[in-house]
Amino acid sequence: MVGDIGEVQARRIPEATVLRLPVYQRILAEYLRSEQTTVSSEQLANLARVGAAKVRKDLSLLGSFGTRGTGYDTAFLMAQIDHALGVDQDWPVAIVGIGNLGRALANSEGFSSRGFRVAYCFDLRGEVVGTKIGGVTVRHVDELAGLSASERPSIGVVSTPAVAAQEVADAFVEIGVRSILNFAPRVLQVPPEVHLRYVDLSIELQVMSFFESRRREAAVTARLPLVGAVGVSRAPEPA
Amino acid sequence: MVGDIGEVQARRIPEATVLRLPVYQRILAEYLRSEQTTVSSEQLANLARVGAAKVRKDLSLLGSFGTRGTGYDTAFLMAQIDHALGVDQDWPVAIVGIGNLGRALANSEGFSSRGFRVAYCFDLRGEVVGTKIGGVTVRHVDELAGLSASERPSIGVVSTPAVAAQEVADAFVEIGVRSILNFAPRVLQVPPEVHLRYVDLSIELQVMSFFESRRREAAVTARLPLVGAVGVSRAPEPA
DNA sequence: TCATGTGAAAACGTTCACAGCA
DNA sequence: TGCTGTGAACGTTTTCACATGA
Repeated sequence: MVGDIGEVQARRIPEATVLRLPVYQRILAEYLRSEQTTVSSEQLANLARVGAAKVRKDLSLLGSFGTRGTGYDTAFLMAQIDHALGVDQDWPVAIVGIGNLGRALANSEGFSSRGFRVAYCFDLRGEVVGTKIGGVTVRHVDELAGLSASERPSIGVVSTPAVAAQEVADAFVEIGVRSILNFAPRVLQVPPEVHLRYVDLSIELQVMSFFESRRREAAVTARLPLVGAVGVSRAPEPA
Repeated sequence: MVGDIGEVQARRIPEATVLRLPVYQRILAEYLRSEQTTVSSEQLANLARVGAAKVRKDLSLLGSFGTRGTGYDTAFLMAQIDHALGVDQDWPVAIVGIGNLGRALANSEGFSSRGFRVAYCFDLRGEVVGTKIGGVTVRHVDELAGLSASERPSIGVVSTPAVAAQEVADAFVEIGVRSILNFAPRVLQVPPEVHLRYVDLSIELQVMSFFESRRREAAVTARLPLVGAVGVSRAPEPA
């Protein structure tokens, strides 16, 4: 009954799934490169480090693209995910802050492959403004505020030092950018309708740290019973 | 029958909470800088863009550190979160791949502030090996495999081009690193006990893209009833 | 009085187990 | 036969609402 034609599916995709889709995408790209035309939920699951059922649930939310007994068509599935993510549309990106990080981002393979386009690069240092980076000329950051609605980038990337980040975010908001990716280690204040994501080493390291120390503790408590001292009687963790 | 005798803490911290803690941490740092000694769950909630109840739940999992009617002591709460995350321990980090990205990571403010330490930098290009970066001399990547157990970094960072990423991950695993942060746009295969996180622009942009296109669709469907005809009739965007 | 801390309820996401189909 | 697609069970996370205590 779902099976209508032009009708758009409109099944709601949970955020948790959205966060996994790019990973599947990347795996599919790998399979495509090795000319494997078909892929199973279990293969995807192994590489994505999740359960096979989860993969099937995720993909079934986009539609029924698999073939029972066979798996999914690699290229077709990729196209479907691209579509679900909206990656088949044009998303001009502006990068503010062309230091090491900004340069890495602008040259990144994240752009070359898909529908993303480095539309603008901004900085404020005289020795950087005017230089070219991957075909785009770096402009002075003051010009950001002068962009008209038709020139407005869809996504704004902040890769400045922390002290400048809020100012840049304000400028993005001012010209109507509603998706901001912040690589600077600073909390930003933007209106509620603006989509904001933090990406940085400091956050990631802290998360890693938590799991590492949990592991340390586990190792300690798992060792205790072997000692036979004070108390406890914990079964040895079965690897 | 988890029984438990162990006494102290042992309240389980859900992963969802762990992912938010570094954000609270960052907000607290900001308040500390402005010498605000006390902070409420609502203040934290506003800046972290989550509900106040969620903040209180999260923090109450670490213990009862607040003062009713007043809020939390900024510095004390920071210390508690640091402890819960394990950030008050020593976590030597190795960075492999000293291009623009690696350089940005090594110099990043993520290290300066907390217990993380750039213990090693590796690359394979002659013009990079031997140079110093933030006090650490870049070594040839071949030396990575020669690190002894006592020299082993806790966290391995992969910031090479995609083609080299798997090889580097293998080397990390080989010497016993069990937490890998991958900034290269490539899916890595590592044993299940290794903690692996992907951080990269390509993934983030795809996620952003999804939310932007969802917004586009919402805008269209929300406008349709108002339009009543084929054409448009766009309300002036209220800045 | 004001903001925390927390049970209990609701929402959400994951896993299971198997029916359905190539 | 083999693998997808999916209801139903389960587990986790969020939200609510208010008792608690400074």
